[in-house]
Amino acid sequence: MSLTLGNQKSIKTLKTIQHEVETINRIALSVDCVIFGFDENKLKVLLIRSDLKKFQSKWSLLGDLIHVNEDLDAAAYRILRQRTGLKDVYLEQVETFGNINRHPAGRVVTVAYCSLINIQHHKLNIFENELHWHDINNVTDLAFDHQQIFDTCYRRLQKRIQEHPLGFNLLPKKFSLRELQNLYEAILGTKMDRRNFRKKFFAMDFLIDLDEIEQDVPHRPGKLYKFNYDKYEKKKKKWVGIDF
Amino acid sequence: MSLTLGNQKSIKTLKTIQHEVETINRIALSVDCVIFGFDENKLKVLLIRSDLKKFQSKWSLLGDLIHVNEDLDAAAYRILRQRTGLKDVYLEQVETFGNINRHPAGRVVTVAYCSLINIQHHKLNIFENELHWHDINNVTDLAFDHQQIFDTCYRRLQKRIQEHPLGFNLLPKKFSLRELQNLYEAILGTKMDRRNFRKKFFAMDFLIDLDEIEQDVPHRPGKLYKFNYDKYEKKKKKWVGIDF
DNA sequence: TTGCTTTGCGTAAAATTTACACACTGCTTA
DNA sequence: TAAGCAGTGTGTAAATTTTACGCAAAGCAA
Repeated sequence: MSLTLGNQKSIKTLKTIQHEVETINRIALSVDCVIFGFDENKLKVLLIRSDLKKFQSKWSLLGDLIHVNEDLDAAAYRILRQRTGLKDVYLEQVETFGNINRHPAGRVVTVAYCSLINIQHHKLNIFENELHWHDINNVTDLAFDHQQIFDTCYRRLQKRIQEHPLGFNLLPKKFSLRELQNLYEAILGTKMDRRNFRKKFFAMDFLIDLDEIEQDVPHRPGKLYKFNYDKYEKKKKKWVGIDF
Repeated sequence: MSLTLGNQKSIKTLKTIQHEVETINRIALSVDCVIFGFDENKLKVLLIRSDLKKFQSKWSLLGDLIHVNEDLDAAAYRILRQRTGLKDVYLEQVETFGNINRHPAGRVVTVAYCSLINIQHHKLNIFENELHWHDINNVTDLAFDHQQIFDTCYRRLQKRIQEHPLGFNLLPKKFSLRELQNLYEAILGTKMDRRNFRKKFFAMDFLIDLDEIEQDVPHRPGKLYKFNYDKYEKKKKKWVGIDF
């Protein structure tokens, strides 16, 4: 097998590339945010009613075009800020979707970002903006290819939350172990043994006992904890172990 | 905290979007491939001498601009084919890099893809194309932001190979357990116990004993195996387990 | 034939995960 | 005010998985 095929011609001068970059090969680029929240023991995702006639009755992710002179991550933060007013939140790039006909307005390649926010921190005027927190188990038939994007981000979240302390971004700063377990059960769609869950987290030793207890619960209140990010950063395990 | 900020104005009509897509917000998009190979018990990456004066003495990843009417994945396969002549190889999108000044020719956002190929399958005329297989531990100071892209892809490979049977793409179809272990040790940069490694893989039960033995080795030859992809697809585990 | 290297197959101890029990606290209400 | 209820807090024993090694046998080289 030979490598020469097509190789020489694919080496270009700076001038050629500049020409291509400036004229013929330009594509619109967007960011779409999958914004997860947690409320009433349910994992939610923030959707907006599509403003395009073609998808009139459908919900879609929050997105916008990237500006030409804007860093990719900066665009994601801008869009999240514009849509929710939030800064300083967890935001992570997930995947880029670039099928030719994915957008009715023409060729638009979109970079999906995933965000986890504490739903208590923004009781926002949802309805007048046609925004809605959807139960994760009830998200179907989104506009564009947003269903595929959402599914990808949700699977990624399920995976990442088991290996990294992302979940705490969805909880209040002070939380009970029960709330933490409800969060994991909601995201992973499973039930776990309460005693083993507790044992697991205590063994990791990243929870700080605040010596406070829950208020206004109709039963024995549980202790409140916060996550020790500093300790986590120092001690986090290096992943070694073959398993599939 | 309010959501109204900037929200209304960010809702656009199809016409507005079409205008933006067609004119003002267009950006050049490229694909860069991090092509891994395995040879002489070393993990290698395929690099090309940069053709741009600015990076004259530096090595860079293999990449090219995406065409306007070309699916993203299709572009990645095209570029891989143009550079190596290979089709039907493992290819996976890793991450998109979009800092404003990452490319000297102007604004170019690049989507990084990772490829694993069997280095035996293409003894290609490397030198005349200024291509070179670099030892993974000797990759520094690449052109553009390619060092960052490479590092990201390498870390991703290290993670993925532990959870999915990707490694077999780097080996011959028939391989010995020793070769398999050498591969894992090279990628993960660790030493493993030979007996436990063997036990681990036999327990997974995805290896097919070919009843053949190695040839031309200067010691007792080992048995040869191939990977049972069908069985893997049926039995692969669903990942549940909190650990960080 | 001997020595060398590497394969192939064990087993015992250590660590982790799983399954499950029971007392206690605080609220509710009869 | 006492009994019932719901959920918290703490174990412990069994099962499973991981780790750390030992040793015989195969094939090559001298």
